[in-house]
Amino acid sequence: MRFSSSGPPPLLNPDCLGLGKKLYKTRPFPFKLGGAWRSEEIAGRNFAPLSVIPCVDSGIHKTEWFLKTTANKEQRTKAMTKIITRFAPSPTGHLHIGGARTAIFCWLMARNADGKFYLRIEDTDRERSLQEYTDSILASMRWLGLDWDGEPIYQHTRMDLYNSYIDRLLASGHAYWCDCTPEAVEAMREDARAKGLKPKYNGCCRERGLGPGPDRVVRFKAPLTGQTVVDDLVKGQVAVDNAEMDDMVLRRPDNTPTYNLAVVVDDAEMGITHVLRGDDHLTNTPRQILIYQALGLPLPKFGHVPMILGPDKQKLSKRHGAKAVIEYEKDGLLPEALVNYLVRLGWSHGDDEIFTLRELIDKFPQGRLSASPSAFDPEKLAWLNGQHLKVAAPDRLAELLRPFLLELGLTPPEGERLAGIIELFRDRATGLKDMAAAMRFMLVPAAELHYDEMAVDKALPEEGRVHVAALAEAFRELSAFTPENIHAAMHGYVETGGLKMKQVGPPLRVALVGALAGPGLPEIMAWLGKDESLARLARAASL
RNA sequence: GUCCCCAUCGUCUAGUGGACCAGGACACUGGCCUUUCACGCCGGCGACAGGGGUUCGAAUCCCCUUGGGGACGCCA
Repeated sequence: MRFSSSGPPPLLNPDCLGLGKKLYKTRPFPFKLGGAWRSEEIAGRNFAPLSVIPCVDSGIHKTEWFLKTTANKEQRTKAMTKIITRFAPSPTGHLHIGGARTAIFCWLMARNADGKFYLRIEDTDRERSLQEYTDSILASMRWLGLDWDGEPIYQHTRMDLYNSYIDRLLASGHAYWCDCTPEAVEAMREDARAKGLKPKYNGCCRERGLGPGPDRVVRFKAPLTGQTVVDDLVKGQVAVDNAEMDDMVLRRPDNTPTYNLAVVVDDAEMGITHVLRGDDHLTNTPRQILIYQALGLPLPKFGHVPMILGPDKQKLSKRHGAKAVIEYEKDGLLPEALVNYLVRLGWSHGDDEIFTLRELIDKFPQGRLSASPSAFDPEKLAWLNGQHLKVAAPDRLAELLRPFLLELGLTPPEGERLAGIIELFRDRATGLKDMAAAMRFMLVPAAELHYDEMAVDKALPEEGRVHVAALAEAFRELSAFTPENIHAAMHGYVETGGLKMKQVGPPLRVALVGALAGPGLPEIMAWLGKDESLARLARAASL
């Protein structure tokens, strides 16, 4: 690098360089010259300071993953430590889309790196944990295609493990017994709140040297001074004063551990390398780090992804059209569409919108995770589902559609017939449920076809009936009832009669469909077959 | 109240100090295609929250303000 001949360039103010956020890279400057500066001087001003600034990076996609995408396969495998992630739901409800998204992120991360993805059921609260919810969550995971390694781990089976760690903390002086009643602690919080301070336990039992006893809890002896820093993969460095944290309860009087303790023990025992979770856990993380340190355990990497908000930017709830995963399944969404949508909420790969599962696995590390919360948009989800519907394998689509037809009391056609009707409807549907509903008129016999009154009034006047009757004769003559022949017959009728298709099409459509919308007429008729088509035309004539 | 996080079209986002009077997608909207509804294609509308600073140059780096979200449990 060359510097200005009139002296060293003025250094940029390091405060302006934002070390926590961006990876600076030096590159040739396509600069424009202004004033008296020459290119070298300008380049010098920019290159020199930047090149001595350490490249600090917060992005999940930039540090080790950057290495991964640039190194060749062999280097990659060597350079990479095995990635082990987990999803740890609490079985107090069905799997919702927020949880599903963090699960997907964890899964993608592990599958991309050929690592492990574990499932842990956080059911230390036996009162609120229900087996049916565990079953439901696992079912939703399977439906989404998120396979996990090994058997799910249930926290309620590991009480002895947690207690052994708590005993270690007690023995090393990092924890102590406390006999304050919940009411007394609540009073302390009220007191602090009244003084404008952070509500917390006041630590009155810290130095009392109490031993075990009924109704006593074990508390963590948190440092009173200093800071704890979370080096977050998504948020960058987040520092919290230790004075902000209070002496959390680790063990309840009934000998069960609390959340923060159990999480640390399990993540350490399971060898988790990357903890990705919702950013509502961000303030829990410094507490957990303190426990890791007290226990002398190595820290995993943390990444806190922003929560999903409703379209009004308020907390997501049912009223926003956000439902449990299981409900989307019932609505006829394709799992790959839900996954695609959820991943794109907070993650991007350039301008790409549509991804297969395979593409997501391959591209996930090359994309970017957003640090800001995003709003849930049911309309875009519907669009995306339509896109995936267009490219889904026909056999699979047939399998998926069948139950939706049965639910509507319709008899699903078999084999080629089913494949044929799906071809007619897949491009115009946004979901399996509405696709099945749209097919109804195709699947009922002429006698049971429902004619929409408004459509009949509008498109089947006397003149229209004449056309329908004439066309019926023309169709009867056809030997091969193919879309091409039917199409030709229609056009032949229009041309010889000196008519417009607008005069003929709508009456014919109402006669065949009972309504004014739907797939192409020749295709509908060919699928229906000559007999059924003519039966419908005959019935329409008698309306 | 205290602490933490976040901030580009209505929404999801691209954007790594010069290629940006800001690109793509959903939605909305005009047109084409078509018997119809969709699909598809072509076009339009539409944003860097505000104010300071750093810099020759800021959507981008720093600070403040404002706004939004989260956490503060013997829930997870």
